[in-house]
Amino acid sequence: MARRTKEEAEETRQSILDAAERLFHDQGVSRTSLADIASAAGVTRGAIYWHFENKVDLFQAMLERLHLPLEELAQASESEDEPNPLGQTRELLVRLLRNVELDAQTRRIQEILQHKCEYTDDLGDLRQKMQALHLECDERIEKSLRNAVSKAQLPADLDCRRATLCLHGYVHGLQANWLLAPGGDSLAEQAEPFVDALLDMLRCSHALRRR
Amino acid sequence: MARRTKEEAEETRQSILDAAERLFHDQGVSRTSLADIASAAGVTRGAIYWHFENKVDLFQAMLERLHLPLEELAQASESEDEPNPLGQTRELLVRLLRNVELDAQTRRIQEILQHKCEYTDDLGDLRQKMQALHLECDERIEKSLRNAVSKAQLPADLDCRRATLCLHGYVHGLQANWLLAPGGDSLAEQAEPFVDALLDMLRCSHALRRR
DNA sequence: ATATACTTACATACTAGAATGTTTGTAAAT
DNA sequence: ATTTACAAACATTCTAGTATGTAAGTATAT
Repeated sequence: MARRTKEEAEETRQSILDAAERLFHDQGVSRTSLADIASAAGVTRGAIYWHFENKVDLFQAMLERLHLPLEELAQASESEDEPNPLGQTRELLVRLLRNVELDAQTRRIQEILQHKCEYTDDLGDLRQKMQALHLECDERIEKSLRNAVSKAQLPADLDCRRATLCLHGYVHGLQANWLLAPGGDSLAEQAEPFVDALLDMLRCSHALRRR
Repeated sequence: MARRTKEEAEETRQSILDAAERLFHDQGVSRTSLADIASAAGVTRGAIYWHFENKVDLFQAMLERLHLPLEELAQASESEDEPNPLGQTRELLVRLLRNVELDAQTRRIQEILQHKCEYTDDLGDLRQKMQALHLECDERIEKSLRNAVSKAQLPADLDCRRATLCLHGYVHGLQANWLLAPGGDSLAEQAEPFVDALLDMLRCSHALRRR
């Protein structure tokens, strides 16, 4: 085939990533061959090997398209200058819950990460990356909570570490459970009460206080 | 090789399942071949094909070895004759959290289910089974909560459906997060305060009340 | 402006390995 | 004698990776 312009090449690359995302979602990563992806993207495997080193590289490139537009909110809740950190946290969590259901790409990629791939060495350092992301997430939550405590929005004797694990587990679990059965109760519609219930827990439960 | 007695054959079957469980855990399901399993079990593929139809059948048989010894507790919390259903629920949840960390087989199989297999058609009806289990779990939780409400252990105007989703998500999320990074904070040690915080939420949060 | 040289963006063809499923063989238990 | 519980050998299908081909884009010199 004839050579394409740079823009056309970028379109090809994106269509490969689109096809990979769809097929990984539908068939699972390990069962999807590069030939499948090429075929679905309307190219040959040659095109894939031009744009990507191999399947792992393609997989990682696909994941990197998942941008986190919620970074501002997260930063706000951690910032000491923010007068209402807990409010920012609340807003962030609500959007996180809604996003999984409402944003198609977030939904597809989360579905792939949770049910359509294996966290083994043959997917590169995926496991380590996910763990690192998880730990980083923990740290940011804890920082936000400490910030809220210092602003007297949460009890002074809150066990922030324990509360962090609760919050993280709660949100992740709600997302994961919804992803397993997306046809069930809407997560997006109840996002606010779900988050408010959690914040009530942080404010009220003595099981999350020190001593 | 010579024919074995029935007991020896059963031992062979179990050693195949043991090897499968270990290899699935270590390498992931799709990357583990029947030859790998046979080799690790000290037999040939012939033995596997004698005891199991194929890889899917073997996988399902492996899963079925995960017995739930917590059934009594679950039933107690649902029983109208039980004077303290919420206490039973509390005990059940605490043990569920502890089990993931402390029971080696539970841990291995949960790890396989969460990070080492793909929920696609090539693993049979795994996805449907997991969904069915999930829905059944929801129903039992809701039944237990309604039971606790009727015994005045929880507020009369608790939105039991919403509370069910919270409880289920919370527990699942704590398990899932710990499984992703088993080296982190112990789940078993904090199981009680984790559960107590949840129950406080059910008792106190107005975001879980109707209207 | 155009000819030339080089690079890009793929397609095609080939190779080798791995995994599955099946068939056949076999020695001992029943 | 027959069935059982495997082992061993075979056939087939996928799949990744690589090597090579090629037409068109692009830069450069003239």
